[in-house]
This record gives sequence, C-alpha cells and structure tokens, in this order.
Amino acid sequence: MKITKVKGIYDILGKEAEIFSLIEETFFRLTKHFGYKRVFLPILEKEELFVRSVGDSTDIVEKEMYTFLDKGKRKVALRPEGTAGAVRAYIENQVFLSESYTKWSYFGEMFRYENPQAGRRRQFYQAGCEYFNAPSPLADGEVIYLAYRILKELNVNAKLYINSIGCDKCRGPYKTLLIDYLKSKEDKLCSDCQKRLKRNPLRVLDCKNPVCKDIIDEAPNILDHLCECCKLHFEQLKEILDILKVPYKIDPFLVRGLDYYTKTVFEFKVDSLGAQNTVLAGGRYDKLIKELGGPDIPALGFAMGVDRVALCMKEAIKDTRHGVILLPLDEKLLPYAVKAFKLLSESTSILEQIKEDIDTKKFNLVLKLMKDEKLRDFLVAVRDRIELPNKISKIRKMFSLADKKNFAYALIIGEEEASKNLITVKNLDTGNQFQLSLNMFEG
RNA sequence: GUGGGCGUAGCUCAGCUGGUUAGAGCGAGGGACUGUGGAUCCCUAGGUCGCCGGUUCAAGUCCGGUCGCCCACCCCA
Repeated sequence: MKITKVKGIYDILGKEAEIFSLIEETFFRLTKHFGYKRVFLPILEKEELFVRSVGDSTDIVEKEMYTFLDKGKRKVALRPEGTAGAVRAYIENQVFLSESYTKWSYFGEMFRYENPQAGRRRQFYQAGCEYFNAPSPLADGEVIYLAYRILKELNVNAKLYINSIGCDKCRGPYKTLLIDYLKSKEDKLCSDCQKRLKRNPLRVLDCKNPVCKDIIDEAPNILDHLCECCKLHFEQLKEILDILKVPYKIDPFLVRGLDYYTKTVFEFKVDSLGAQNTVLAGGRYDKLIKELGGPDIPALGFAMGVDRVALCMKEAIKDTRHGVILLPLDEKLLPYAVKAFKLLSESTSILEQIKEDIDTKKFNLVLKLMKDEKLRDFLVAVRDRIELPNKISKIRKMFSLADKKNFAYALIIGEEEASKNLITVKNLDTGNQFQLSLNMFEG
C-alpha cells in the first residue's frame, strides 16, 4: 500500500520551489529595507488564541481550523493565519516595554481545513508583516507602499482596493443603520445573505449575487458614517498614497473576514487567478492587542498568499545557464579533479577581496582578474555554482549532461591538463574555450 | 460541508458499441560517436489502467462505493 499525501497538502518542488524561494527572498529584502525584522513564530498555538482574535463566528474558527488535544490535554490548533500569533508573541514577550515601535516580518505555513481549489490549499504559505505601535496614517501608507513594492518587484499585476471600516465608535451606529436597511429588503436577499444578516451583516456587502449587489448599491455607505477621527485618518492615507503614486480604488463594500480589523482595510487583487484572486490583504487592528490582554497599542499588518502569488508567476523563472561543472575524462583523473574543485570553489573569496582588500597575497590573481574579463566572468560563474559530475562517463555524455543541467561552463580535466596543472574551460554558450593554470589559485 | 468534471508509463494523452501479449509522443538510461554539448537515428527500462467490490465466459472500458486531483459555491491569503 502506497502512502500518499494528505488531501489539500502539497509537495513544493521544481519550478514552484524556485518561485517560492524568489518570493521569499524578495519579500525579506524589501521588508528589511523598510525596517522589518524577521521573526520565527510557532505553528502550533492554543486554540483559544484564534477564537478570541480571529473571531468565534468566522468560518475560519467555526469550521476550518485544525484543532486537537495534545498529550497534556491542551486544546491546540495549527495556525490558520499569522497575525494572532504575532500579537500573542508581542504581548507575551513584553516587546512594547523595550521598543517604541516594532516591525516584524515572517514567512511560513498556515493551515485551514477547506476544500482545495485554484489558489486554495489546506496547507498554504503566507508572507506577512506586522507593525506595532503605529497610530499614524503614515504607517498605513508605508505598509501599503511596502506591499505594493513587493508585488511590483515580483511582476505581479494586482489592483489595490482600500476602505475604512471605522472604529468601535463609528462602526456600531453604522452597523445598526445597515441592519435596518437590509432588514427592509430581507425577503429579496439571497439565502446566504439572510444568514449573514444575522451573524455578520457587514459581509453582506461583498456578496457576489447580482440581486444582492443591486440592494447593496443602495445601502448606506460606511464612508459617509465614519467618526471625525476615522474620516481624517482615511483622508490622510489617501493623500499619502497619492504622493507615493500608489494607484488605488476605494471600495466601500470591502470588508474583511476577520473580526479584528478597524479603520483601514485593503486588498490587492489580480484578474488572472479565477475565484481566489486576492493575493495580498491586510489592515489595521487597533484594538486587538488590548483584547488579547496587552496594552492599548494600535497596529496594522498584511499577509501575502505565497501560493497564489506563485501561480501568477508561472513564467517568472527562466532556465539560464549558470555555474560550472568539472568533467574528469576518466577515473584516474579523479584526484586532480577534486583538487581543482576545491581550489576553484575557495578562490571565489577573491572576488570579495577585490572590493575590500587589494593588499592580498593573491595580488597577481587580483590584477589579472581586473584586466581579464573572461576570467572574471568565469569566476563569477564558479561562485554561483560548482559541481562534480554524479558519475564519470564518456566525455560526450558528460558534455550532454552539462548542457541539460544548464551549466555556463564545462571544465575539461584530462591527462594533458593534469600534467601541466591546468584546466580547459569551455563556455557552453559560445563554444569558446581557454586554458587556465591552477598555479595562481594555490598558496 | 455542497455541486460539476476527471483518474491509463516520470509528463501530456490515445485506447471504438466490453474481446486475448495496454499504445504513442516527450522525458529517462544506453548505443551509433574512444578529448567536446544542443541535431539525427537505433535500442532499453518503466504500468496490479487510483483503490475496493459487483455484473459478465471475458472489465482499462459497464455499475456501486471509496480515495485523490481539477473547477466552482461557502469562505479566505
């Protein structure tokens, strides 16, 4: 009996893995650029954390969490999202005592028990960041700009939608207004919306049913009912986005599924992905830290759906030639090939030394490198990747392998080379080759 | 949780209204080609036809169930 993977949980290999790495690398480069520090947070948390933060009437908590009792009979859950755990860690470690503000970034797997479909998996990856103690709309602008830059850098063509859903002062009165309106049309709403009306009336606003859409168009608009503070905050945010030249659309019907959001919410959507087209989303959660037992500290953040972004980047990785492979012509030449392998691999530190420390023992090599473009390109390729073959076979075979594995250079290690302490370097793109003495790498 | 479509070689797929040893292309390994890759030609390996049960003289093909995949709903990144 063959053991297979669990439904909705996937191995990430090959091209998809390369794209994941590229996303991760880009994400951390840009978050670091804007002052975020990477943190590593638990995948397993107490179930109660998510019930209290995400909201006990959300679908995530009601039916999508992987929960179980551990051997100590603790009710635990695999994290369905990242913010709750980050906030818990922020409070538990009392980070607010030693830092005036805190910016965290993370990348990791999340779990939700849903039926899989395009852009939806039971184990999926999010790259997210959280910005604690950030009351000003400057923070909203900066966070959205960061998200915008990441997607831009990854060549993901997404449109930004923003909204404000107010704070506890203005959302309450608006909610009753909305409920009153929807109740007057209740018989016309779809059955889902009739249920939403009772459990989470704001969610009626993003129903896709055309009949509901017409009703929603006439519904009271939250933006007309914000308190002065929220209104000003939203106005300032729009101004900041304009200065940053981040294009956006205001969507007064944009509400997020998680309970903890206040004021600013935003989503980046693509149109190439089918039904699951939100690739990045986030917002402000000014009350969450307090609700989870911490001080009254405003914060905001976002999460990017890595699997979804990767789907948009199918063509992003092209097979370019890179690196070098050593081709010993027969078994006898193995020791010489291994020696060359070590010398070349270690020589690449020279490339760094050129920048910092020209006064080196390997001055001659450095001088040569500065003049010899061919040699420099070759060593750059060596630094990128250097491999020995998986087995020694006919030269023809090994060249074919070098080609298929997309090496930029093949190094021929033969009797003649070994006797003169050199290697023959063949550029697999141009077909040109030259010989290189190993003497200069020694000592 | 609900609905629709689909499961045949590593991948993409043929396989007629059930009929005997289940095919192709690509990929993989080897050879033609003894120090030079991409091209061409030849050879080889790789399958309990997703799994279990049923109908039948006979099932990859029909029926039921189950698991998985894809798509959508719900919902979300």
